[in-house]
Amino acid sequence: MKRTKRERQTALKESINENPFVTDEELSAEFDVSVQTIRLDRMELSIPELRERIKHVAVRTFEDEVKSLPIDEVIGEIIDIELDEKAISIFDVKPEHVFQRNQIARGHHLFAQANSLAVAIMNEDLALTVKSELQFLRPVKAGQRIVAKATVIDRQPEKNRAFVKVVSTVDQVTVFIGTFEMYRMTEQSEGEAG
Amino acid sequence: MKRTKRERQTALKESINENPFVTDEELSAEFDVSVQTIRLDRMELSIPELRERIKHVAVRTFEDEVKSLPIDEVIGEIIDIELDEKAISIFDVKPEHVFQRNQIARGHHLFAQANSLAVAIMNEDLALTVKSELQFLRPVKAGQRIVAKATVIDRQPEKNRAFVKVVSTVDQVTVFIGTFEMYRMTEQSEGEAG
DNA sequence: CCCGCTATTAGCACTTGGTACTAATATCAG
DNA sequence: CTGATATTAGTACCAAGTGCTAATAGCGGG
Repeated sequence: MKRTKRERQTALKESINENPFVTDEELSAEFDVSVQTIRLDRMELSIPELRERIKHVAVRTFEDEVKSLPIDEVIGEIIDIELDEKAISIFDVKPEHVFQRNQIARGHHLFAQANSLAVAIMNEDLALTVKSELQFLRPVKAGQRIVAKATVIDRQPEKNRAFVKVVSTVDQVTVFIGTFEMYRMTEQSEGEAG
Repeated sequence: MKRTKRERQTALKESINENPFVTDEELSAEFDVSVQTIRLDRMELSIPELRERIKHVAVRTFEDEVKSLPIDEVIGEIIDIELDEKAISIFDVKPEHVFQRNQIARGHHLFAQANSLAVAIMNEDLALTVKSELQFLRPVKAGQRIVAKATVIDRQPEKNRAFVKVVSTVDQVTVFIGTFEMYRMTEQSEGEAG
């Protein structure tokens, strides 16, 4: 026997959250109350009906699928670029980018933003990373916005190489520094993997 | 006027595939036939009804989400691990991991595999990357399997530091080498971001 | 021109998982 | 005991179907 209405509604919310595919009837059995009570509860909590819940999940997926491909091409959003000179991108850290335990952004996302900016700054169709040195200076948490600034610091055209330095900040505080040795592909595919 | 039944059914299949959220009524308008005809078509093509279609999309997401969290937690699949000593993971490069133009894997995926392996090898709940040096030696293409081997090469317990070297190979050929300076978090959250 | 065949359309009963609403009953507090 | 709140019951109705039967349309052959 569940006690109060409040308790039941809290549990109900959780239960539906955990499994949006549950019907009112199943819930009524779970909480040992009538279907009508479940419905009243859902109304008070403004939880939509089963089919609407499923639809929302489905729509979300569907949109995610459509969106995720282009987003993957450049990690973060480039807001300014001067080819072969400098470039800036921003990246908003969301819950899916952090470790569950401590909410700290996983390193590869910082790297990904910096590396794709380094690729983008190269005034060439195909640029690959050859070497890289990274410093993770401060943890970044979900909700923060990372601003990455890339600068070409050296050019070696005869060797098809360029050196790019990327400094990432959150609220003007430097959180990451990376240097990238980039290779300009001409017609071959030798050199590296990134 | 659409011509044959065959043509209509082909178009129908495509239309539903593109937008699973369409009702029979909307389809009947689109193809200028009766709702019943649409239903007969769906039966012949064994296309389930709207609500079932939506459910499938939703279930897929849901399962993906449940799966993707652990998957995201470690990039690649760990196949062997001796904490504080060495670890091995594999990562299958899929089309979504490569540049469209040249099919070469983007650097941050190689980094992500190596970095998460370095995090995993640390015999501690919370480990963060402080510094890193990377060499991308050869391009990796879609369809290839990257085997990453991580080894702890130095320990500095007094400074909460450990140094991990990761060598990634494809068919026994080294494609990537990375060294990671790792920080063991005790109770603070200072140090870095990955 | 009618026969046979497929394709299409129509109509009805029924299903799920609800909403919206009304009304009765239970429970508990003052 | 009275009132307020909570719960249950019951009805009509809806969307988007399934399942089934039956009527009709169109066309090709003989």
